[in-house]
Amino acid sequence: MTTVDEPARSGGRLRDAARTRAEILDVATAEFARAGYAGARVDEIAARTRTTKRMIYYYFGGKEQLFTAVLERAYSVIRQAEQELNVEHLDPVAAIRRLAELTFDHHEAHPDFIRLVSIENIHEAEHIAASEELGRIGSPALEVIRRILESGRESGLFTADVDAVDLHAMISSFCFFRVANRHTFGALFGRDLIAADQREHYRTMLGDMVIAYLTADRAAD
Amino acid sequence: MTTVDEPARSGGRLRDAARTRAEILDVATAEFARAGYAGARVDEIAARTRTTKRMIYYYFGGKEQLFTAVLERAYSVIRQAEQELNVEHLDPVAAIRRLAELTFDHHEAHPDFIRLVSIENIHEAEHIAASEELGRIGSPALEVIRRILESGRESGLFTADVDAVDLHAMISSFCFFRVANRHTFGALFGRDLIAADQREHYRTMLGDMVIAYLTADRAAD
DNA sequence: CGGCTAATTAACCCACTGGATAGTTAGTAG
DNA sequence: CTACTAACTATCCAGTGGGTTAATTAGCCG
Repeated sequence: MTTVDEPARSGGRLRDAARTRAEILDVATAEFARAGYAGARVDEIAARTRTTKRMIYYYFGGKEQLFTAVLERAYSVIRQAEQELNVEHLDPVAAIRRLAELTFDHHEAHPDFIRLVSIENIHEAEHIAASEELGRIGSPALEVIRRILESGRESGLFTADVDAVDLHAMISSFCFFRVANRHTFGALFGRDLIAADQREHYRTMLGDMVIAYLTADRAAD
Repeated sequence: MTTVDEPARSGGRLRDAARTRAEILDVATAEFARAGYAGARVDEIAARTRTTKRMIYYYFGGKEQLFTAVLERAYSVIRQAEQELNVEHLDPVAAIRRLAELTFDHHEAHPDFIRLVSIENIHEAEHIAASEELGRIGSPALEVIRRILESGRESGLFTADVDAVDLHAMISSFCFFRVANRHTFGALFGRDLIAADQREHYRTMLGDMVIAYLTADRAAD
């Protein structure tokens, strides 16, 4: 994330387009994640920035495009993390576990991202659909999963012929739910899925689940 | 759901508090699910009703309380479905699968409910927290899961000592994600998780996953 | 059938909000 | 040093949206 954290206006240029843009994005990310698309206030975003509201329209055009830009940046972060994934040297079981844990960690570390995705789903992914950038990314993780599944199947470790996208969905569901629904789940079942002392428990549970699924012998499939 | 579907004003009373209330709730459910809390318009809800906006304030007090009422009713529906669950006669493996499928079916059949839960999580479950009704419900499914796990463990079918709430979270994640994130997932990975011809595939996948997890032999746990 | 109240309607209010207009200045190219 | 443009500020505005005030009527009870 190109988070802006320089001491305000000391040293750098006073008029720095890139920094102003980045600062708006930072604040907008937080504001949209906090209140949803309609609930977010452009005035509020401007107020929390060193700039004025006019600059938001100057750089992004409007609220809608600003949200799209926020989404684009948020997705680029996870793409980056996935690209740094290196599991080629591991055996398939360990590799899948590693990949699942990366997703687990990233989701936990970026609750704002999760909220943005939830919000975007409420709006039926219309901003993603409108963004060319987001349209053609896919996920680097998918290729990795595909390769691991391949080698796992060849070596006979993985019994089932599982699709990479499906497995990605399975892993994501667990990680996403834990972060996205922690509030209602906590309120209804009295359990904090994000509690620090439960972290390892759920991280292990995810890996166990995925590995069990991949290595189980299913009668008919 | 106490959905109002009588032909408008023919036959019944003109002034029917219960029906007016129910009608407002029906429309409000759709409107909140469509646009999120902040995005939903009280005027719009009123317009789609046979009543006026004033009635919403008359019966519910305000937008916030209306949303809470919508949530309360939505949750009561799933509670009901869970209560009708009868798996006592099945063996643990079949029973768990049955329960998972019930969750799967219910989530798929009630996308508006899923959206409301997503929305409520954006708002950190503040409405659930404020509602006494929702505070003390829990989930009938939990007791069922607890019993199945117990008997599965006793009979030696289930290897691991799995917690009921955790298992509920696992099942819910998959079902919830599939419905809630179908738009972003579809836009990014080009796969419609809700496509009718994939339904059985994912329903089976869920059961396989849960059973595999419960019956896998894990080295250390 | 008279009267009382719950249910309902119509019209209004004003703070807020996304967006626009117009004018100002820092930085830089020549 | 000048002039030009990108970056920026100050202020306003029209429509919206949650909420309200006040007047009206259906339906029931005695």
